Amino acid sequence: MKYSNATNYALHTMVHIMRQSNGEPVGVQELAAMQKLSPTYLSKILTKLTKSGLIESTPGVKGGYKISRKQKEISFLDVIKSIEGDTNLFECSIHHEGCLIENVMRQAEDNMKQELENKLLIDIVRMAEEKQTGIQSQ
Amino acid sequence: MKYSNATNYALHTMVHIMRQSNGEPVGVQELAAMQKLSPTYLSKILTKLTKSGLIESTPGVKGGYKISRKQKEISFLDVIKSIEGDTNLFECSIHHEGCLIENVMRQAEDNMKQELENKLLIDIVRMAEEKQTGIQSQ
DNA sequence: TCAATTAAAGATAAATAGAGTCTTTAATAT
DNA sequence: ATATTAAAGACTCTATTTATCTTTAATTGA
Ligand code: SF4
Ligand code: SF4
Repeated sequence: MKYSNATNYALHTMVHIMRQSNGEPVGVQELAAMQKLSPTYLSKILTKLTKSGLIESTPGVKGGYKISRKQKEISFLDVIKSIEGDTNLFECSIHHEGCLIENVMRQAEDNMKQELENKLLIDIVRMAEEKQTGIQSQ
Repeated sequence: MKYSNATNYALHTMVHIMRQSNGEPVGVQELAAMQKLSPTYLSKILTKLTKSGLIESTPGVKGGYKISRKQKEISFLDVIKSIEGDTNLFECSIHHEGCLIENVMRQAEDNMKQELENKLLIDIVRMAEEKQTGIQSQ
């Protein structure tokens, strides 16, 4: 059981788009080159992010992707759900009345998800920028 | 990303062995029949649990599996690690200095694992037995 | 209008992991 | 010795993940 690579790519892509803070959209070529991925593959990931409303795409010349308006609220969980889907890690097909095992597994998973929901992309973008500024100012 | 079915089987198997509280070992046939699995398949799961020290096996006539001596300390996490392995859900091959993304993912995962470590199998076995007693006493 | 650019969608293929079976080997009790 | 039981290995089947290639649709700007 692992997060897919796509989730990793999606998180890095989101951060990169957010740091590209001049309103210009970023093209898939640039985003793919940065992560050494094929543009067509990353394109599928970007399409998922677009459908989830986390980024907005414009086709055509000067088109590309930019972060959605709700930029300041996007959490890690939002990105993960967009790529991995919104299902539970532990699913039992039976669902007995008052099941104790599933309860425990769900509670634990919720703890992880809550942390992922509380962590916003914008926070780590800011931290990364501060760090960079710190280095530059020396 | 999902827990494997094997993890579900392992949890149920552990609970069943623990409830079989007369010191007799339980055979794989019984455990497999209960969950409608093939004995050879469940056998692989049981071997993993044995290698992790959660249960003890004895071959031969009247052999089978019984819970390990540290019965009262076995957590959900112990069982899950035995089946899924002890790796992280999110792994980045690069490991940049002061990586922010991996930090967040790890912290969230640790929250899940902590909950799974705090929940002991013996607790839910007791709860299940209390519930059954309640029903029988009516 | 037309050509260049860019995202979206679909078909397909390769690689990996998960689920499961079958057969052989080793250990144990009677 | 023989029956019984776990362990191990080879193997198959299926689903998912990763990835590529091709076609279609939308947009800009000359
Ligand atoms: S007890 Fe819970 S997890 Fe187990 S089979 Fe019933 S519903 Fe599923
Ligand atoms: S920033 Fe962290 S997660 Fe991203 S590539 Fe570097 S080490 Fe990996």
